[in-house]
Amino acid sequence: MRRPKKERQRLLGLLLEENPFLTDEALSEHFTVSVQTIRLDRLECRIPELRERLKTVASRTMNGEVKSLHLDEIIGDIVDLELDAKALSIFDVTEDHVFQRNGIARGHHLFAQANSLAVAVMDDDLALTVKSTIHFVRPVKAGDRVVARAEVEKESLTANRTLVNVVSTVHDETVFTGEFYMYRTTDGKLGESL
Amino acid sequence: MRRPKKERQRLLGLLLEENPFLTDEALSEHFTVSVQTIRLDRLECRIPELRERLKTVASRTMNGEVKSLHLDEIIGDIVDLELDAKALSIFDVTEDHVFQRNGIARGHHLFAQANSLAVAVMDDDLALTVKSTIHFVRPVKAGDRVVARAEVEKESLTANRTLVNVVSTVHDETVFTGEFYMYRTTDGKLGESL
DNA sequence: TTGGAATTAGTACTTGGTATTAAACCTAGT
DNA sequence: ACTAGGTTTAATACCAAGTACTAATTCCAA
Repeated sequence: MRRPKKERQRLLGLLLEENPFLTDEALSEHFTVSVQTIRLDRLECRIPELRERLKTVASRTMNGEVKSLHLDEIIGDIVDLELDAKALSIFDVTEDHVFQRNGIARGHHLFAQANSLAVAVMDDDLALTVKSTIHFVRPVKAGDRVVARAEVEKESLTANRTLVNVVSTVHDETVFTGEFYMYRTTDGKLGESL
Repeated sequence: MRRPKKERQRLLGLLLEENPFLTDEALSEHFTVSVQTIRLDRLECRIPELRERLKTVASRTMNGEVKSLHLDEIIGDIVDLELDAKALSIFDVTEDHVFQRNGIARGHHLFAQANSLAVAVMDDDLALTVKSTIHFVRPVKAGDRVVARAEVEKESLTANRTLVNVVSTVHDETVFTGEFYMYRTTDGKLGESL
C-alpha cells in the first residue's frame, strides 16, 4: 500500500523510534519505495542513519539513561494511519502490564495506547490532549491483543480543537472507549520550524 | 608504554566493556600498536567489531533488558496515604516523558500517576478504574515535579462504586485534574484472599 | 644466529551509509 | 494541451570501519 509522502514520513519516524535497527534497505521494502526515497525522507525529517541511531541508543544504555525509556514509548504498534481521519494500533498485553493480584491490565496502559494513537492521528506534530473521558468497559488480561481504533470527528475539525474517538477491542469485544479533545498547536505550516 | 601481548589483550577486554564505542583506530593509538595488531587481538579474544558491539548494547536497551522495573511500577512515589480517604504522590518529569518537539509531557504519564494513585487510595487490593474524566489544564515540562493529590468522595463510598478526585499541581498551580470512578471487587474485608 | 612468535603492511571486498547530479514520472494549473 | 513543480528513481563517486587473507618485517630468546 503506497502512502503519500507526508504520511510515510510520519510513520517512518514512529517506526524508527520503536525500532532503530532498520536499514534504509529494509525500510524501502517496508514502504515499497526506493532506497533513495527513504534517504530523502530521513534527510527531510532529520533522522540520522542506522549507525548514528545505534550509537545514541547504545550511549543511552551506557549512561544508565534507560531507566524509563519505555515510558516515552509509543504504546502499541501503529499499523494503519490516515491523517486527520483514522488510525489503528495494536498492543499486546503482557504480564508486565497487569496487576499481579488479579491479572487485569492497569488502566493507564490502555489509556496510553489510546492517547498515543489520538496524538498520532492528528495532522500536527505538536498536538496535545486537553480533555478526555474514558470508559474501561471490560477488564483486559495478559495475552490479550488490544486493537485500538481512532476516528477523528470531522465536524469537530476546527482551527485549534479536534475530537478524536477511540474504541479498543479484544476479539471484537469492546474493552475501552475514550473521547479525546485535542489541541493543535500549529496554525498552518509552521511544522518545520524548531 | 608498550605492554606485552597478554596484558594488552586483557586491558583491551576491560576497556571495551566499559566503553564499547572505541574504534580499532582509537584503540591502536591507546596501546600504541598498529591497527592490525588490535584486530588480531580482537580476533583472538572473540571481541566483535564496533558496529556489532553497539548493536548488542542498543538491543539490550530496546529489549528492555535494562528497564524491567518500571512497567508495572506505580508511577510516581506515593508519599502519603490514608486508605479510603486521601493520598499524595510525587512524580518527577524527565526528558524521557516529554515530546522532543516541544518538551511537553505526554498526557498518559500524568494520567498514569493519577490513576495509580486512585487505585492505591482504595482500600481494596483489586480495585479497578471503570470510568474517568480528565483535564490537562496546563502543559508540564521536563524538570517539573508533579504533586498529585487524591481524595475519596465520602458520600460515594457505596458497596461497589467509589469516586476519587485527583488534582495534580506543579508549584501549587493545577496542571491536571481527574475524576476516577472506581470499582471495588471485594465487598468487605476479603482483600487478603488471593 | 636463527626460528617461531608477534607485529606490521598491503590488498581486495563488504555494509551502510553521504553527497551530488541527472533523469523520469506524475499531476495540477492556466 | 502543455508546462512547471514536486516527487521519485537512478547512477556515480566517495567514506568509515570493518573482514579476510597474504606477505613482509621485527624481535627476542635458546
